[in-house]
Amino acid sequence: MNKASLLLENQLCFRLYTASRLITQAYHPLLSEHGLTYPQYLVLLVLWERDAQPVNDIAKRLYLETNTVTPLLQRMEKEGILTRRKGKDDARQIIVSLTKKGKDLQETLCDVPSEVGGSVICDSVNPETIPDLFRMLDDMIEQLKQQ
Amino acid sequence: MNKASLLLENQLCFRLYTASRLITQAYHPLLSEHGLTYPQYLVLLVLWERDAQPVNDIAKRLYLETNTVTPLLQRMEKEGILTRRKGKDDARQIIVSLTKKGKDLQETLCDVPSEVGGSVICDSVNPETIPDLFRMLDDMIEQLKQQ
DNA sequence: TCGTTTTATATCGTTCACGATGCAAATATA
DNA sequence: TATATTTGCATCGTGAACGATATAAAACGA
Repeated sequence: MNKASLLLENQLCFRLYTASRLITQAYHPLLSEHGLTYPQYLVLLVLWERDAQPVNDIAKRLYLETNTVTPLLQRMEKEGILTRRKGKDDARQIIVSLTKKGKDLQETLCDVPSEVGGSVICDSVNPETIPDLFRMLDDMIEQLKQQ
Repeated sequence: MNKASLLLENQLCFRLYTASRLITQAYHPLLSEHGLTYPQYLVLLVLWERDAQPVNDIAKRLYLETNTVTPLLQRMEKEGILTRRKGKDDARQIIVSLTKKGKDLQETLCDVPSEVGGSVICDSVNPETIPDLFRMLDDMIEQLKQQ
């Protein structure tokens, strides 16, 4: 039996899982101040780039299922950040649009990425190496998506 | 306002979050076959390395809080994978130990890492570059842990 | 056109994550 | 030694994730 492969130290997935959770925690104080969670912030990023999208487009963009996104959007609607209304051409779709409050949050949160970004800069992760890190993560995501 | 920083494409955290979820999904069929979830598998990795640890040591090793780990361990106890008994020298501690079933799972699951590992190998992520990726993630985790 | 299949979204149940809080045992301090 | 503080674990509430399933609208095929 190959026990070395079963060491926590040798697990890529555990590193990604931990890094993801710890960065999300770094976002937490900056977002909760405005009543937002990290996945809700991701939805805002998507809608700031293009407003009025069907649920499915948002879900695909975030690599999530609609059964994750739907309740998330329902909570955001209750907070008055966005609206959900039936599509005109396709009555199955729900078109998600930002309210004024949702649009205004872009201005409010525009410094969040740089604030959090600064906290991950270290010896091996810096402006010079981040493109490599991005490429590796993008390639992995692309690879895993196709399975 | 710096809108570029608010593009999904520029977010390191989103990449980590997505990569983490997609790899975890790659583990899913291999683990659920044996009634395990990914976090439960992580607990097993920790206990296979050293059996009979207090809840706190397991939590620290996984960078999780005890309020996440406790229910997880309770579920695993109900499945007969481990036992939880009070510590002798310190009655506050709960010592977690593997049952035979828990120990036997090591043999059963020893090929899981290589099976999943193969599915992330791609152009930019390969045996040559993985040490760099590990170093970057480890540095980030170390950095974020201290905040 | 009518029945079948596909698509878009929602609902439900289970398992994390995690902040907040509670409680008992151990430790520190007066 | 009596009291205060810290430590280790548990409970509770909320919000994701996600598999399984449901439902209605659209598209397709006979």
